[in-house]
Amino acid sequence: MTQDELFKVLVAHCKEYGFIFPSSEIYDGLAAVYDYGQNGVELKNNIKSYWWAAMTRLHENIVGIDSCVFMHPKTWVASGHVAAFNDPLIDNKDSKKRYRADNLIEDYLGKIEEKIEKEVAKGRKRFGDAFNEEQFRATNPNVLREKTKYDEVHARYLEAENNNDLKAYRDIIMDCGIVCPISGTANWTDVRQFNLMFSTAISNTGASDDKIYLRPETAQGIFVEYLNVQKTGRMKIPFGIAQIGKAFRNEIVARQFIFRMREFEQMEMEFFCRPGTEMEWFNKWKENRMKWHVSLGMGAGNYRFHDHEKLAHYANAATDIEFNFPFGFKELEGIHSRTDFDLGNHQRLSGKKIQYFDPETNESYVPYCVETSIGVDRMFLAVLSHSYKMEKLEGGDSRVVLSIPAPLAPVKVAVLPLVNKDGLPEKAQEVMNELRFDFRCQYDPKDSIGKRYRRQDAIGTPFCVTIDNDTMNDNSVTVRERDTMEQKRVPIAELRSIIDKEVNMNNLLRKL
RNA sequence: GCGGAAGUAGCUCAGUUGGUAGAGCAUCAGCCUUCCAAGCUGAGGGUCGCGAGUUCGAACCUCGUCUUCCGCUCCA
Repeated sequence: MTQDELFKVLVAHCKEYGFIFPSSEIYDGLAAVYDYGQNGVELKNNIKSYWWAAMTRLHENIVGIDSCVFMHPKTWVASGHVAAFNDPLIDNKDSKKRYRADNLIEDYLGKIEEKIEKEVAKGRKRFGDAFNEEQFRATNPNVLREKTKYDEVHARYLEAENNNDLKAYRDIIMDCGIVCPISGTANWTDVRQFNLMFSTAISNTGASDDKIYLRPETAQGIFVEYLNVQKTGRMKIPFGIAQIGKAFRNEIVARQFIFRMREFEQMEMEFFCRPGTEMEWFNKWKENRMKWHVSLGMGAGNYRFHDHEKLAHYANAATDIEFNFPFGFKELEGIHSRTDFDLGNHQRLSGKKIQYFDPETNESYVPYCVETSIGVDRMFLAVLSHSYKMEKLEGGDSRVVLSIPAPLAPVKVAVLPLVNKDGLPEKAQEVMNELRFDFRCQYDPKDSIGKRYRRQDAIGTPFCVTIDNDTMNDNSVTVRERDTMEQKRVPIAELRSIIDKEVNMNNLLRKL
């Protein structure tokens, strides 16, 4: 099976076994929006618990918050999202290629500059030592012609940019005869605005200044609450604030199942430190986060770092932890050194002093920040795609098994009466009633025992406990293990500790 | 958003030149009782993605539309 086919089969499996459904499917679905089903929500919650525990319980100096999706509009001015993510886009109808309208015009202006430089170079060659560049630029008719053209277009461009005038962008492109580099034609669509942020209005007056955005990242909630947490929690630098929550991005193209959704969930931690120490923390968190991933036992070789060469507007260092998804190594988590960009901008725009007095250095400063940011849904996909296996068994049989790391599995144990008589179902219920306080259990009396094992394999249940006639006499049961399919006879009294040893998340946490 | 392909039961699919919608698995009820899927009996479930058009008649032909997959484009 190719990776591509595997991915399709995985998507089908997710639906068939209640992990992930396309949103609003009875109405034909909603593009790039997915719902988590009865098993999916358990796995997702377990992923979140493991992260939350690793961050907040294992680090005395990291606390959590839960901030809102709605935030003051100025937040997104401070963060740079308003300026950076309002792209005017235009399509060429012949080549079907899409461009940023402002980039096309800038390229065009760049070419005029090149022409001017060529003229100047010519003059330099011609006049040699006697060449006076200033005078040449001021008097050469070719240079002047190009310069006039440049100034005219540049002025129009600046005006269009200032007014965010989409029609003006297009007029410039048409007037200047700017063509598509691929098709060579000027058969352009209108310029359209693509804002990565969703917006809504918070009051019912409909006035445009009531517009608020759905947060495109949870991080800003942390920055905006920085002062409150630092003061009320008596936090001393270095310290961190963690948050899990929904974020929304109006992706132009959202594809690849839950890898890129318009509504998604992030687990972010912002670690505040003294300026100058950020690279040290950046490296520590790189190491720490990789350890967290590898602790799940999905193979260290399936992860790699990908350092960013081109840095975002806020970062002075950035790396991705990439996972080997069915469609290749792709970003799973980002670790960024965000400097004092965010807190500094919030300080500036809010007029509130966001500074930390460091008793060790007797200095006040805006803390620097190292961020770890992982997508819950991507983590979910990583776990599921790695766990999905089609196995050939002896005798030509096959099975589909999800080898989900046991602490993350949606159901920990299935309790199965071998037959539906002789008091076995009642006994099974009794066992269930004991185990259910520690583990998520499932009771299944229907169909042959083999079929029931396969059903549990398909949702990744680590243990099946079978009640048979001997159980009625000696209180022992058969425990069948998911991955090895091995069975052993154990007393009911020992069940709890046997299962707990494998599924308890604390065992993973201890390794961190 | 553009181009290509696809959409029939929960899943995988069949459905002849246009003539009242099928199978296997799954589900449910009952019987059977057996430690690695497919024993027996019965039942439920689809206005064939949606909307128009052509036709006496459309799952099938035409157009539109929605969704999904692949490629392009974008991705703090």
